[in-house]
Parts: sequence; C-alpha cells; structure tokens
Amino acid sequence: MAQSDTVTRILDTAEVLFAERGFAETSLRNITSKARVNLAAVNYHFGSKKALIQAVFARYLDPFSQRFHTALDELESRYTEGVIPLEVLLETMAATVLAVPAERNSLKVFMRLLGLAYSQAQGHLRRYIQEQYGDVFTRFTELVRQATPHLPDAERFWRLHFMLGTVIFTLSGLDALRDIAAKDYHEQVTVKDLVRRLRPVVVAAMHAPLPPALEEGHYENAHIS
Amino acid sequence: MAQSDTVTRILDTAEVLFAERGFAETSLRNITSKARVNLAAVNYHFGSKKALIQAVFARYLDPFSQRFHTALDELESRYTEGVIPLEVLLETMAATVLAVPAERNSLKVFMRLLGLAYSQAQGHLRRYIQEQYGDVFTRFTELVRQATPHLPDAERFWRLHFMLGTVIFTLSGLDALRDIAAKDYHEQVTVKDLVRRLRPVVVAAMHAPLPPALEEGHYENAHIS
Amino acid sequence: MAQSDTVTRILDTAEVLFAERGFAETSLRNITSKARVNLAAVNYHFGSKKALIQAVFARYLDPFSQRFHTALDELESRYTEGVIPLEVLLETMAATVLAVPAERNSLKVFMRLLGLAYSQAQGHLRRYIQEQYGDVFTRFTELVRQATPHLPDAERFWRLHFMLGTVIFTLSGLDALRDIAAKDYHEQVTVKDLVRRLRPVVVAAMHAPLPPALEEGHYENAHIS
Amino acid sequence: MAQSDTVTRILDTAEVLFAERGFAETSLRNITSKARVNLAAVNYHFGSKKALIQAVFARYLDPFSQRFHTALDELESRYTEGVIPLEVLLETMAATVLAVPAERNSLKVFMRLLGLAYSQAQGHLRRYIQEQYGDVFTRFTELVRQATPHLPDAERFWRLHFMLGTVIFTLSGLDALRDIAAKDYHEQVTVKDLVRRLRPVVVAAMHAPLPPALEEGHYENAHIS
DNA sequence: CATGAATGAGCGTTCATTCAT
DNA sequence: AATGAATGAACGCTCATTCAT
Repeated sequence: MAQSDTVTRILDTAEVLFAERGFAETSLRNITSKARVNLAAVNYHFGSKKALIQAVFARYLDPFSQRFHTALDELESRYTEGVIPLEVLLETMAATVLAVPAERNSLKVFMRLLGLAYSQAQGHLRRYIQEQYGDVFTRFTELVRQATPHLPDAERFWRLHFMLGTVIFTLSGLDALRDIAAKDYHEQVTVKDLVRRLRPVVVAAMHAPLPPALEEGHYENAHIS
Repeated sequence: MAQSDTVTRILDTAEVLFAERGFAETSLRNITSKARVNLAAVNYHFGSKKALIQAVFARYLDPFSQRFHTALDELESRYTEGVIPLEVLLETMAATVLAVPAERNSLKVFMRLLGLAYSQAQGHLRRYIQEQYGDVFTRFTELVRQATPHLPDAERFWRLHFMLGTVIFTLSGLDALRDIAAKDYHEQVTVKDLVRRLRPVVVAAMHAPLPPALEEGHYENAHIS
Repeated sequence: MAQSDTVTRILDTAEVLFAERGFAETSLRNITSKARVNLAAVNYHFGSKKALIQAVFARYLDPFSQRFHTALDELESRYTEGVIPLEVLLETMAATVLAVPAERNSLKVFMRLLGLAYSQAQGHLRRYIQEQYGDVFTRFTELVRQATPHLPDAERFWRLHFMLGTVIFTLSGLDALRDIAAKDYHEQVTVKDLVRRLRPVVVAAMHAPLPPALEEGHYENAHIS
Repeated sequence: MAQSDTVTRILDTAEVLFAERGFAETSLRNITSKARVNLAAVNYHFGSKKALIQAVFARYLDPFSQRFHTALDELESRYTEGVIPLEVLLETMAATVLAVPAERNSLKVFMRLLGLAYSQAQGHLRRYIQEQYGDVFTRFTELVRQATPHLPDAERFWRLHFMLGTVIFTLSGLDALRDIAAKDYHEQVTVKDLVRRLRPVVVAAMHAPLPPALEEGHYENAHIS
C-alpha cells in the first residue's frame, strides 16, 4: 500500500469523524478501524494524535492560505489607485474559503473543523493555526482597515469577529439548523443559498452605526448591563 | 456534609471546568478532586456524567426560562394594542440572559457552556435543552415574527441564528478575543461594553435588505457558489 | 475484598516478578494477572508503576531502617567508653539485613531487588532510596569510620563498596551460582552457609594492607593500568 | 553505505545505550535513530535484538578470550616447573580485561555490560556467554585451583565469585560511585586508581582464613543465621 | 448519606519484527 | 544491500461506573 494511500485514508476518515464528534470524542481506534488501516499507522505517519489533528487542518489551510495570498495579490494589482472596497474583500474571502473544500465536497466538514478549533480545548491547535496562518489573516484585516477608514480600530476588530462568529456558527452547525429549517419551512438549504443570505447581513453589520460612546453611561439604566 | 453542600460544590466546580475544557476533556475525577468530594458522589447524586452536564445547564436555564416567560408576559400586557417592537424584544432577551448569571458573576461561564452545547458532540444535551426550554424560544420567535412582518419566515429564521452565532461565538470566546483586543488596542473590554457594541450590529443585521432571489442565478457567475 | 488483601497480593506478586525479571521486563499485566486482581488496581492503590516499585522497596527498607537504628542505639549504649569494633558493626548490619526478609522467607528476593536497584536504569529508585534511607547508612558509615581510624576516608569508602558489591552480587545472583555450585561440588548452599563464608572474607578485605600510593607510579609499568 | 559502516555504527551506538539504560530500556528505535541508520537495519544485519546484544558482547569477549588464552599459554610455558602464583594469575586476568576495551576507550561500558549480563533478565545472554567463553574461564579457574591447593574447591568457587562481584559491581557502577566519592572526598578516581585499590583487597580476600565448619553449629547462636 | 475499593473498557503510544521493493 | 511502510501485540494509564459497607 503506497504511503499516499494510507495517509490519505487516515486524513479523510479523521476529518469526518473529528467534524462529527470532536477531537476528544474521536479515538485513533475509531479512525483506523473505519479507515481500515493499522492502529499504529497514525503514529507512524503523523507521530501523535495532536499532529494528526494539525495535519487535518493543514490540508485545508495550506491551499487556502496560498490561494488567498494570490487572490489578494490580484486585488492589489487591480486597485492600484484606490482602496479595495469592503464588499470585494469579503467576496474574495468567501470565494477562497469556498473554493478549497469545494474540490473535495467537504465545506461542511471544513466549517465544523473551524468551529471546533475555536471551541474545543485544543490549545495546541489554536497555537498552530496562529503560527502557520496568522500572516494571511493579518494581511486581510489590514486591507479591511483601509476599506473602512471611518471605523475605529477596536470597533472593526469586534465587528469582524462578530461576523466570523455568524459564519462559523451557522456553517458548522449547518446540519442541525438545516433539519429545523426543512421541517418548519419546507426548504432545502444549500450552502450556496446560505451564502446568499449571509451577504447582505454581513455588509449591513459592518456598516451599522457606531454604538453610543461608553462614557455616557447611557446603558446603565437599561437592563442589559 | 449536608447534601446541598456536596451537590452545590459539584455543580460549582463542574461548570467552571466544563467551561474551561469542554465536557469530554473534563473527567469526574477532575471535578470531584477539585471540589474535594468523593469520586462516587457524582454518580450518587446525579446518576451519571450526562445527568451532571444537564444539571449544570438546568441551574442556568430554569431561572432563565422562568424570568423570560415573566418578562414576555409583562411585554404582552404592556403592548396590548400593537406589536412589540423588535428592539424591545431583543433588549428584553439580552437583559434576561444577563440577569441570571449576573447573580453568580458567571456570565462568561454560562456563555461558554452555551457555546459548548452547540459545538460539542453531546447529542443528549441538545435534545435535553430542546425538550426543556424549547417552548420559551418558540414563544420568543413568534413575537419576533409579529415584529418583523416584512421578513419571510425562512429569512427570519436564518437571521436569528446568524445573530445567535454572533453572540455565542463572541461571548463564549470572550477571554481569547479580549486578550487579542487588549494587546492590539489597549482596551479592556467588559461584557457591558460588548453588549453595547453588539446592539447596533444585531439591529442592522435584522434590518438588512433581503438577498436577491435564488432563482435568478445571480450568483452563479460569482466565485462564491 | 479488603484493601490490605489486594494491596498485599499486588506487593507479594510484584516483588517476586521484579526480582525474577527486572522492572522493565515485568508488566503491570503480568503482576495483576498473576495476583488475580484487576489491572487498574495497581494505579488505584499505588498511582503508577514507579510508585509500586518504590512501595515494594519500602516494605523491606522501612522495617530495616527502623531496626537498624534501634540496633545501633543499643550498640552505642553498650559501648559508651570505646568505639564499637568493626566486626560487631558488620555482624549487626548482617543480622538486621537478614532479620527483615527472614520473617517472610524472602531474603533472596530482597537481595535481588537490592541488586536491581543498583543495576537497573531506574533513576527514580536510587533517588528514592537515597532520600528515604540515606541517613541510616550515613550513621553506619560514621561508626565504621570510628572503628577503622587507620583507614584513609577514601579507602574506607571504596572498601565498603567493594564489600557491598560482593554481598549484593553474590546474594542477588544466588540461584544461578547455587546451580553451578550444586552441579560442580555437590553442595546445597543455604544463605546461612553463604553468610558464614562471607564473614572472614569481608573482615580480611577491610583489614587488607593499604595500596601503594598512587604518585609512585608503581603501577605504570604493570599491565593493569 | 558499506555494510561494515552500518554494522559498526549500530554496534557502537548499541553498546553505549545498553550500558547507559539496560537492554529492555533501550529500543531498536533509540539505537537506529542515534546511529542514523534505518530501523530495519538491525534486523537485517543481526536478525533480532537478542542477536544484537550478543554481538555487542562478542566484540569484547572474542578478543578477550583469544588474548587470555595466549597469555595463559605464555604463563604455562614460563612456569613449567611449579604452579603459577595466584597474584600472577590475577594480575594477568586484570591486564587482559583492561587491554581490550582500552583500545576503544570503553572500559566503563564493558564493565557496565558485564554487570548487566549478570543482573538483567536476559537468560539467553548468560547461556550465550557460558557457551562461547566458558572454556577460558574453566581453564583459568583450574590454574587458580593449582595456585591455591589449600582452599577447598567449594570455598575457592565462592571466593572467586565474591571477588567477581566486587569488581563488576564497583566498575559497572563506577560513575555513580565516582560522583559520591568526588563529592565527599574531593578525589577524582580513575580506573587505574580503582584497580590499585582493588589489588590488595582481592588478594587478602582470597587468602582469608577458612570459615568455621558449618556442622559445628557455631553460628546458630549468632544473629546472622 | 456517603465512601473506599474495585472493575471492565478503552485510551494514546511504543515495541520488535516483517515485507515488498 | 538496504529501506520505507506496515503490522499485531503489548505497554502504562485513565475512564465512568458499580458495589458493599
């Protein structure tokens, strides 16, 4: 059995099981038995379970990072005179995020994995992602800054994460939500459809009016605080 | 040791550890040793680890459910003539969500738990929450429907979940994000501050223009699909 | 099953297997299956394999240390006027070493274990023994120092270890040597017999003339160096 | 890579690691990765781990056996008329033992290995050594018998092993003992120095008076038995 | 009401060895 | 002659749970 075969089968199986159950709930025995490879093969090829988890992410994030850099290069060469509009930046990011797993028909898995990366207690994973792919995100946020000069830096930071939450939460919980939606609204939702719905929401959120300044104590009287 | 003491100490310890590490990564030994109670006490008082997880949620969701029903009762008696405005509904929900853990100074823990409930592979937990607290959410969404008659039902459904994602993602990952924000913007973010920032974003998102109809194939030429 | 039962059976089985095969070559499964206790019982009662190894030693060394201190107390109260003769010290040590395992008919095992403690790569074990029982050995060597004032300190140190080697090597390899002796000399050797033979050898070794001074270069011409 | 190169590097690395940690605690992966050869090379060149262990010993014992036979030949041709004195025999053995590893600066390693051969649970190793090198030891002990006609056979057997214990125990634990000695007596001990100290001790031990006969029951009243 | 002891199942990992190339 | 890949067995250990007291 060629290396690529075993390695690929482990990765293919692992990403599905990780996405379905999370990392701690997926044992190497689950993976190897479903992939029909030897239990020791994971440690042989990846070294440890942690390294396997990172490899699963790398298989998405390496091409993503590469393509996104390329796409931003193109944008920058096209908009030499002015700033790149926010909508174009968002559109480009969406297109790149979708392009990579689209080839393997695994957008849902990728999104679930992204969601897990944030929510599960895998400190090593967040560290790994930050180290390996931090620069491309930094580059993107800098372009967003230029596209939204009216937004205070802190406000932009939080809004980007608000939207990140929207996207990851929605797409990673897609199956459950889709079931409810189908039951209540007799509607079969596709990822394409969801992205269509997300677009105006994200744009509106980024363009929302600034909140009242904190010092005014305006909210002290409300029940929210 | 009175029962209530042991039970409370288990719950107090469990919710913190669950929030910090997730459910699978927190063992009963972690909990009982930190709570300085006997290992068997969890199974004795709660029956199983699953039941403990549900009990941890119930301690938040029972009072939340109760208060929210009461708050909606008040709103309905106040707005007998017209519909309750969307902003008021959102404000009321936010106030109720914040009120419960505020008494125990554990909003962050509660939000982390909510995030975990969605992201972790605890099917029993989602089922439990749906069964126990589904009706109050149903009541809320019906009021939102009346407040946003112009929104198609499906669109409203998705936008509510978009915003749910925003809130849960942000508040459950608060610590990590707060660290980044503090490092980059020299800003110490409080929950109160975050809610202030969330308000206009959520409102804008709910009022965003409808997406173009899917049938038009408008997006087919874009890179997103 | 009472605790003492399980714990004792684990210790009894472990010391025999350790003595027969060494520490690394004896698995917890070997021990627990032979002792007919659950595999997890070792970790439950001792915490780890390392701790089990130390517990096996403690069961011998704790009473030994105690008795030896008592015996030295008696000697010191008996010899208030002069020094305790070397032969008496050696005799006392021998008697104490033999007394402890004699009660459990396991001198051979104890000696094998002592030999292993020196020869096997269990750094934690040497550290543990040094920490727990170093003081009684220090006390003994100090008395030996007073009994042999003519010996340079370094020479005494080495001769004590030469003799330690003799005793441990002989008694820990007793079975193999006994087999050879039985085959060649038709002699069934008992521990008592071996101690009888060891006595004059040890005394003669401690009283051997000093080696020529190193500076003389006397040995440079010999083939030994 | 020429075969001899790979084989030599495996042997060089293996003997060091075996001496440091013992046989069971040294994995083939340890050896091959440190020697920078392929994992399968050990099984390819030696057949098994056991065979590797034996090969490590053979590299010392083959030349030792050869030289010792030659040295004894010389002694016998020199002492045609009377017996070879005990001191000369011991001196000759010491010189031969030291000569072989001296060429590779690895006396310590050799001694550690000898100690391990006795103490570790490698039955195959003792068998191998006995089969391969038993005759030269038999020849030596026969000469010792002629040199010490006054000693009963059994007594001579045990004293030789007492001394074997002294030497192997001391030299194989050299590093640890050297550390203690250096700390307590500010003395840097060399192997040459140790042999100097061993000489009078070994001679005195071999010449020690015979123990009282066992039948007398002399020791029954002592504490030793 | 509470607990120390015990259990069976399963975990990630490492092992010496084999085999096709 | 040599090696990368793969394997089955075993390792120490932790898990949630049960049970007798």
